[in-house]
Amino acid sequence: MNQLLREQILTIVARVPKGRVTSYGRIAKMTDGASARMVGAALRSLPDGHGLPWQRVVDASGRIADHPGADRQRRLLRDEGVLLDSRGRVSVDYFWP
DNA sequence: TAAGTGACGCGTG
DNA sequence: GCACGCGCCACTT
Repeated sequence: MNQLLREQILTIVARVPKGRVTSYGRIAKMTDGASARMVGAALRSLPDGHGLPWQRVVDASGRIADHPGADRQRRLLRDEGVLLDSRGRVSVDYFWP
């Protein structure tokens, strides 16, 4: 993984306000050439205790991406006030920016 | 070296 | 809304 892009990705994730979410694709567009998949790859490789609000990253339609930590992600979002609908989706109103 | 594999996005039907 | 195909690109086999 390109080190510069990885740094940009993590920096952007760190800026997402509590109680808001953003998407892989939006983060990718804010970087200098990363793709949505690369954003996912960067988050996947994060070690435990990194402190980044990785749970605030969802897919373009507000769904929690299918990954090993999805359950934990849903709980963390709920705990910080992000409500999920009956189908486990975040309303577009929560999207940041 | 080639082929498979994703924490995705988007256009089509 | 759902299923498919394709682009994306670093990493693994």
